[in-house]
Amino acid sequence: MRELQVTPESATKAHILAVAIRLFGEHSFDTVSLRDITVAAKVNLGAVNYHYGSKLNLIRETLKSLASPINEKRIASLSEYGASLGKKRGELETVIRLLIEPFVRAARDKDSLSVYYPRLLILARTLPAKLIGTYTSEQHDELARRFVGAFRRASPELGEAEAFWRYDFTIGAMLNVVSDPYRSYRLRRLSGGLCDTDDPDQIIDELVVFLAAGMKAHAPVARKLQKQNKARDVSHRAHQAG
Amino acid sequence: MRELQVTPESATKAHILAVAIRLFGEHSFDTVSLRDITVAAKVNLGAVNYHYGSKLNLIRETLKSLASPINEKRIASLSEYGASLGKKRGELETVIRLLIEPFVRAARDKDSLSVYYPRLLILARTLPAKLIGTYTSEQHDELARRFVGAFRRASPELGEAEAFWRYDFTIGAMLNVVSDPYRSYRLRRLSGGLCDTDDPDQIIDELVVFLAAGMKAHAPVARKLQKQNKARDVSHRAHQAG
DNA sequence: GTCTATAACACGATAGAC
DNA sequence: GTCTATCGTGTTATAGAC
Repeated sequence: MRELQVTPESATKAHILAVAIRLFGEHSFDTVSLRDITVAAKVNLGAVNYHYGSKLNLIRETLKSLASPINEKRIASLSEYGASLGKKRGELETVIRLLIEPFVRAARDKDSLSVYYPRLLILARTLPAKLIGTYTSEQHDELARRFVGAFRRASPELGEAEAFWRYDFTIGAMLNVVSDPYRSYRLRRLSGGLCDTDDPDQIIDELVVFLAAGMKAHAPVARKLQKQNKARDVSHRAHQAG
Repeated sequence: MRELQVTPESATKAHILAVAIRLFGEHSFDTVSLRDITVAAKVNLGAVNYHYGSKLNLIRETLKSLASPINEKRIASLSEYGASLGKKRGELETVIRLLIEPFVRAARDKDSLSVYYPRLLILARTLPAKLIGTYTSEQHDELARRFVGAFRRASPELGEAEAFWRYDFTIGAMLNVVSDPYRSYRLRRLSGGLCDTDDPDQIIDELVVFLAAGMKAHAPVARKLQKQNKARDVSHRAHQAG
């Protein structure tokens, strides 16, 4: 495994982080103790508190170190794409690809610790926000706003509410397909090998086609309007009958 | 809150299960101790081990009690729909609705403990399969096979691999939109209130339109074929050049 | 069936020698 | 910076009185 890029600091510090990512990713935050980490990393128990202060802070650092490069790439490539467009609308498929590609490739890069990111992200989202801090959610809010804007630019008939709903669906579909519990190969097993969930190209192609079609769908008839109409029909009929 | 339906057995046993679901759902399996549960349920500590044997078994029972009614409803309504069709293909939108509606309604029924199901399901999927048992995954495999079949019946141009991919995307989108960390209202906040994530009707309508469009999309050009063609083009050009 | 007491153990964090 | 020893707390599970 490639080690993470680190400032000079300490080799021990970086090593602890790498082992923590692996163990947290293979199990979960609560089931992995600092003892498990220090034993696996072959450092002493005190080191983790010396370098990271607390277990909670170590958890935060693992998330940050995995999320940042992916999200920075997404934002940078979207900015670049937006600037290159000039007055053109842009292509929906391209925008979707800029959102999902860095994530899916990171999740399937077997030589990198980033394979553990989807699982850790899901785990982190199950923890109370007060514990895990606001860093991740703030970064994702920013991401959502930018990409929702780009979706609507590429697809002007897309309403604002629809764009938000569908951004959420997009994240869910992407997260679900790459977050197979470690080596369970849920989808691959289920499909009799038809779906190769190890191949990022295949995942990305399947996602882009599916999501772009969903994004382009006509908005559902507003439910409130339906209810109002139904109510009016009823009172109308009642009025006629009376 | 409505209590769960239980066989005579014991009121204490059912009460423990209800409190366990609520606490596990609001926090997580690891952070909630048996003490927390027995204190909140106002029963003594021994009772939980007496009735459920172990914490792990209690966790399994919470999942079973939430998953079963939803999945049984899905299977029953799909069978019924299939039988009613005779030789007709069926409508894709209807099949999607039969899959997502029981889940989304359960997840948004504020008078029922089933509101905690999405969160518990996500938590359960992060646990090693050996721990949590095969019950949930077997039930979901069965569900997947049936609905993938129904998707393809309603949409004969849908390939088998595509149907499996898109079933997985469907589950992900559905799970993500209803699994807002407890009361964080991620999507609602982000959209400035445009998306009402409390309203099951709105969620279902948005999902059905999005997912049906995705399901109907043309399959992506097979990646392997692309690679082969690219390779052939290169060798072709090389041959011509040579 | 219910409750109390406790066994047996793991945890995070820290103090202090080196 | 590194390591060891240990403190204080919380855990599951169980044994046994009622």
